[in-house]
Amino acid sequence: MSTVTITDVAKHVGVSVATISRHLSGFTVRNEEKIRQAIIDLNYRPSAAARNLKSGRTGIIAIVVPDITNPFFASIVEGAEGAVGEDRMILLVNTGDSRQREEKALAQLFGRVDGVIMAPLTEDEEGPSFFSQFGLPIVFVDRVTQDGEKFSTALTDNSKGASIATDHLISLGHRKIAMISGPLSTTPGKKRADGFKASLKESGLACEYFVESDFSEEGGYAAMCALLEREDAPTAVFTANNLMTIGALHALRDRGVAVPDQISIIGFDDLDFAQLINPPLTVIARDARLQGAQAMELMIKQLTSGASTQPEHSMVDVQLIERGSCAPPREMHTIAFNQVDR
Amino acid sequence: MSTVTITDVAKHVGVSVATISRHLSGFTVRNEEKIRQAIIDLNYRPSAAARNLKSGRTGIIAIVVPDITNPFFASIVEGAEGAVGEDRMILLVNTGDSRQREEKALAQLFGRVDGVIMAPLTEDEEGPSFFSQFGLPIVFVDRVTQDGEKFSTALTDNSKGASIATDHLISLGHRKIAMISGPLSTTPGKKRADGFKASLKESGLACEYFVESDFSEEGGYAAMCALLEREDAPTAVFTANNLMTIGALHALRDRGVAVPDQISIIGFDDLDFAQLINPPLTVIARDARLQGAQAMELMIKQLTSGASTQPEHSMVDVQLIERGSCAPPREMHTIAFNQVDR
DNA sequence: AGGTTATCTGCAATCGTTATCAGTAACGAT
DNA sequence: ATCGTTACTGATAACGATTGCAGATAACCT
Repeated sequence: MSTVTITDVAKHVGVSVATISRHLSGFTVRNEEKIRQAIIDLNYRPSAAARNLKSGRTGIIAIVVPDITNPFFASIVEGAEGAVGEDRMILLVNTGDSRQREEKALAQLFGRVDGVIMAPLTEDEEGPSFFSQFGLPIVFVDRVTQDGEKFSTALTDNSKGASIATDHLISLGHRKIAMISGPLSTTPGKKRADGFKASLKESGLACEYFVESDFSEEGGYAAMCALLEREDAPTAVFTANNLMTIGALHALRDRGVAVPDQISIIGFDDLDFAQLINPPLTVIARDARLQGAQAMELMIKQLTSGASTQPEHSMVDVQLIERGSCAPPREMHTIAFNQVDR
Repeated sequence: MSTVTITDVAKHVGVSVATISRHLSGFTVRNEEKIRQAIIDLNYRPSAAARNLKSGRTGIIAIVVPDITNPFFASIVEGAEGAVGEDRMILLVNTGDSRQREEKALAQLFGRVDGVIMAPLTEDEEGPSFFSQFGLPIVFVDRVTQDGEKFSTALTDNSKGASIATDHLISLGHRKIAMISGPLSTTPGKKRADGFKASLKESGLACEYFVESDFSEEGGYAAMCALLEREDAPTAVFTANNLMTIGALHALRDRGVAVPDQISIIGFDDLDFAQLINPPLTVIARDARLQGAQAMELMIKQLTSGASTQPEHSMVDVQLIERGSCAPPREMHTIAFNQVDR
């Protein structure tokens, strides 16, 4: 059967369990070869549970994300997975955008894992003290909570990305620029909105087309519809994440609005198929895989160097990728021409 | 600190550890309220490791997939996650298409999890006995191994899906039909190729444009390029999974080949953005989330009803979704017309 | 009050492994 | 022969929780 313990191996070889244990931990012992053979013959596997109990560590790092089907989070997980190393594994928790599941998961995680890499649902989690007294090393990835400063973080330069996107639209001549924003209760939602607003302000434009949505495809669709229904519709839109970009594109397609002729669109986060759609999509891109890897590195650093170390912060850069979904606004063509001509 | 044990709680209340343990397990005990309070005051969390050791179960189910960034596997994981229930969690292992990592992961999993839901890399794993003597309940999802019959499986009707796709192209009048296939060493690779070939044969067509690729975007790209370079190029192509479809589309776009005017394309597995590309993509779709959920249900059934039960098999259905990427072949228009007219 | 259940309690063994500690054997040096 | 050193070994006590057992307490009846 499958319940062969270290004692069985010891008996089989004729030594004490201590010797087997030492062999397993890499010490040199007398009957090396016999032991090796017995382990194979009996098909012995050390009990992870017993080891955990003795050592207090599990060799497992949890990674908690709101939605694994979001390609961005999938890449984060992949990056973290790649950086986890030989002797550790990843426990994935998909909270499905549910606060309840997030809480429950966190409670269950305790004792099962050595640390938690986490993209919290919102910034206002359970009072500021919750994570501080959680008792497990935490690294925040992509998003932080209120008291996020006290923990290591692996973030993106969100406001910079949003500014680049907005400035790009402005430089094309757009004045009526919309943003389909994520929830302002989340880090990327807030920071990207900040960047957008800052860029508008710097160019002396008012923020008149700002819609707060929810980072989902449906939300992006609804927000885009709302924008199109306004009398004085915007000539350009910046969508704050990949899913909402997809939703917005669906809305534009359903309404028969031509991109970029009637409206320009730029999204935050690149899409695998951005070049396949018509026109190819202009985006703000970042290396999500790298970001996931950085989160894992921060976690491992924390685990290996004791809990006493200072929190560290990493930041992946953003980049404008121009494709074809942004163009000067229609009624601006002459103006734009004049400007160039001047 | 965070190392408060059941003993501490017992001392604090003034009862024995047994009483605390019983309270935790739901028995009625005398000092119910005091205990509850002490647990909160001391911030006591039962040690999962100790429980595992005693009970022999961990409450964790592993799910092993080749590539979590593949939206299909992400959906599988999401579906499984949704069906896992209150008292269990998911441990994700991303093998990154590496056999080595797969083996190592499997070895490490032992003792850490109660069961493994697995999409193996290929069908010829480590000799037929490996999984049989693995000692942990296994459910195969999407793919099986040689001795897969002995285990529960949650699969798709791959050959049927491939047949539907092929028949669709044939019924449109195509005669020079290509398939960009997945590795024949994998279950879906083989079954989809079988379905394709069977349909061709049934219609009296020879299988002349068959390319075995690797289920990756790059592979799909290369395969499509190879097909286009042939003197007598096909008029239609069936791509055997989502990633290769994307790759093939990229190739067609780069070469300036018009879809569906110059070539028709149909893919296996729907894509989130299938309607956004031009023309919208015709696909064979299935409910991957359901498939993941079914895998989890089979696993839970196996765990709750003892290992003695017979393996069960579930199968999710496939469905043709016609959009716009398939049309009659150019040189076939008249022939097709004649056929209809006859 | 006494007797009989019905509940609840504490003691101690147990899960499989590792760490500690006190030993034993081998060997060369004295 | 004795000693010191090195290199290994076995018995045993943890780690933190659960559970069978026997004893204690309470509850209930006559």
